[in-house]
Amino acid sequence: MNKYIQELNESQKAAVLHKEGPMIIIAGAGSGKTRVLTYRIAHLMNQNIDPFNILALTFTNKAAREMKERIANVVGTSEAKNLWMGTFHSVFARILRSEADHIGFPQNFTIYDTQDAVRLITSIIKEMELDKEKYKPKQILARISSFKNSLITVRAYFGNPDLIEADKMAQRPKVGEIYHQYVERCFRAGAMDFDDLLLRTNELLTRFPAVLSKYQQRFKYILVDEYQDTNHSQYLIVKALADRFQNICVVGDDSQSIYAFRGANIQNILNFQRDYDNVQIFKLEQNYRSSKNIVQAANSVIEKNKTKLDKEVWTANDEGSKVKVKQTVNEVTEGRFVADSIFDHKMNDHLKNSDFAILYRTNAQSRALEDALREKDIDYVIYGGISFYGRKEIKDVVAYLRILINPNDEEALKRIINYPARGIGATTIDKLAVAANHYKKSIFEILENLDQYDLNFNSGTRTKLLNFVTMIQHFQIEAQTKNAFEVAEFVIKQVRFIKDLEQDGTPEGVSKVENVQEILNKVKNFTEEQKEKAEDDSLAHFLETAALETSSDVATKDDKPRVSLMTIHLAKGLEFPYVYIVGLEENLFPSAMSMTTRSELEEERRLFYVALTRAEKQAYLCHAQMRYRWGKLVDCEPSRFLEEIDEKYLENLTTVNHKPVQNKFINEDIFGSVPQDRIRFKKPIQRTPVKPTSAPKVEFQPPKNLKKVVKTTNNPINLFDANISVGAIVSHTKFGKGEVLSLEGSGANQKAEIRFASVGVKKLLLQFAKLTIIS
DNA sequence: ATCTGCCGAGTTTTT
DNA sequence: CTCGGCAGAT
Repeated sequence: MNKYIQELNESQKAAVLHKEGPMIIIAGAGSGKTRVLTYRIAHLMNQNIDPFNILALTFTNKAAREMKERIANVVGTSEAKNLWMGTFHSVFARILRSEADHIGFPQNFTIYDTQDAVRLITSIIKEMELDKEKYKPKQILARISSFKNSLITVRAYFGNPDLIEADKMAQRPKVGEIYHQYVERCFRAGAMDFDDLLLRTNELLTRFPAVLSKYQQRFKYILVDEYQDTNHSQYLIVKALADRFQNICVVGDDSQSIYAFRGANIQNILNFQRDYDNVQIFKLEQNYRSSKNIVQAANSVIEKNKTKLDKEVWTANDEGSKVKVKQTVNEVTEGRFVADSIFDHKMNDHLKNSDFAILYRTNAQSRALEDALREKDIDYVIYGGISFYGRKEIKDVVAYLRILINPNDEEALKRIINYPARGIGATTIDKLAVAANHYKKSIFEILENLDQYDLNFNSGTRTKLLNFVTMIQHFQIEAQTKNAFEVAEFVIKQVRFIKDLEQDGTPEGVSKVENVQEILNKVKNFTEEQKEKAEDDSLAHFLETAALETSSDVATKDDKPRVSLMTIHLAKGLEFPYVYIVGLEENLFPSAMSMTTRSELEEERRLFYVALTRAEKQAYLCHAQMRYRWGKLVDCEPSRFLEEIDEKYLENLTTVNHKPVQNKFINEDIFGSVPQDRIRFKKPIQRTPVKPTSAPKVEFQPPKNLKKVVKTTNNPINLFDANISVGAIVSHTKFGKGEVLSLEGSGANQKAEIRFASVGVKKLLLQFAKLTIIS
């Protein structure tokens, strides 16, 4: 028996050793799923199965890389090299490249990111002269995306009266037409969006039996990680490929399905046993990651979900300390609490920054945390958020590179045809776009043969356009002899990107220059690494990698240990000794957008479960009494998830009864001094009481009189919850002076009836009204 | 054609 | 608060 097998428990071992046929591994959080997957692959290879015949689909590129490394440790680097491992999107993008001609795409097709897709939809809506209030590009794209993920093609859409009817009812009868246009335009541009990578793969495998057969033959063993987060399109691809040999191994945890919003179908994992014959089921239920308190606290929450598979996660680990709950006044104090707590743990327990993670529901929450960490000089790294490739200056550089590879790429062309400014304005571009549509060509094709079309350009415009084309063609010729890095460098120099940015001299300009230099570095590193590995180092491949880079893939420049900040979605699959989950408030987590249906709420609950189970030793759950959202101060109620945790696993750090704050993290830092700004909390400013209404019954009820202590800003005055009383004279930014006639409601719902001299009596929600008190 | 500045709108999560 | 869109001036 091989050595690595001995490291496994009985159920893990069974899952690793099982050889042929369909199998599902239900892997509870922290149950050694990755270990099983890597050892299973290594074991297959030790059984003389050619790595060339193994396909492993992971959720992130990072997961793929790490797993590959671990496998290489067992079987050797050269052996592991032939394994095909990656995300659905990157694996099938590569397959599509080599098979592109079957479905009429150029080999160097572009991958449109979400921004490109939205822009394209926007122009289509404009061209069709539709009301963009009714047809919101983002929503339309979301709808198209859901069609694609369910394999509803344009033709299928028009053959389905229910869908057409639904869009009519939603006052959007033209959705089908937009969809049609969108697909057309992508096709003409030689571009695929993220969903196309899966949809077109399905097309390829369905329409071309020989191709299907080729890949079935090749991928004799297929493994799919995070199966609970696959969508219908992915499901069908897997099913098609596995059909021949039925050696399909899926791994997942229904309790951690958190991507329904992008089409993930939890039914895929729930129904796996029905989809394949003679399915072997393996359950990994022992958690090796977390303390008893954490595991049981998490279990007590997830129990509230109705839709789930039968499994019982347990651990033999120590009891550990209880999950700590902390209430703070606002997001600033929340950040400070976290930073102070991390600081203390580091000092007392000799820990590194990398032992800590801060998890939140939305990216926007990171700012307050960053500020607090910086104040304490704690190094951190943010995952996700606005990605490097999402920045304007980077998109501009990349657009030039994209055009070289695929000149039909319309979105890239539109970005750069007049950047830097070369006198080609909106009217000119519109004319070109209209002509392109009319002749069913790409804009670049029109430009290349400008003389053949009668477009009424004056000679100045014509010259500018011809110069542009010549420039691009010149770049293309250079690209034939230069490697990716040299091309990028050449283009940036020619276009005088950096000079342009340097001229503006602002700090933003400086950072943009740095970013442009950074993209050059990236191309350089890519070229060198690929060359080392004797793999594809073309510019086209670089662009593909860039387009499919996941937000969790970002690497930091140095190897300083850093506190990790990320959304919970990105934290899936990761683990940290100390985890802070912040913003546990109603309408934030669970999100206000996901509280209408039971299934949405269950997904939020799974998300919370994921968050909690990231922690090994200690979890902190933080919530604030109020925070700025949309630039406005709003009252926050503690999240229902806090109440759902069985109390016996919790310790409340929040001081009640108005006693001075006792928690050591709050009250004293290690130097024994109490920062000034925190002393203020002990002397809350009294405010005239608003007419009490029945407060909702909540555990962790905040001590109300702490409110309104911290003024984070003094510009827009929101009177909500402030000193307003009947009879007061106020001034409104729009309506002018008025008198308060009556008040009703409280908190976020407090309304005032005000008589204005200009417009008469109005009822205003104080939360939003821009009022100042005059007397 | 381009630049500036204002207004208004919208912010969940991501390949 | 932060983008994006648009109107108006140059």
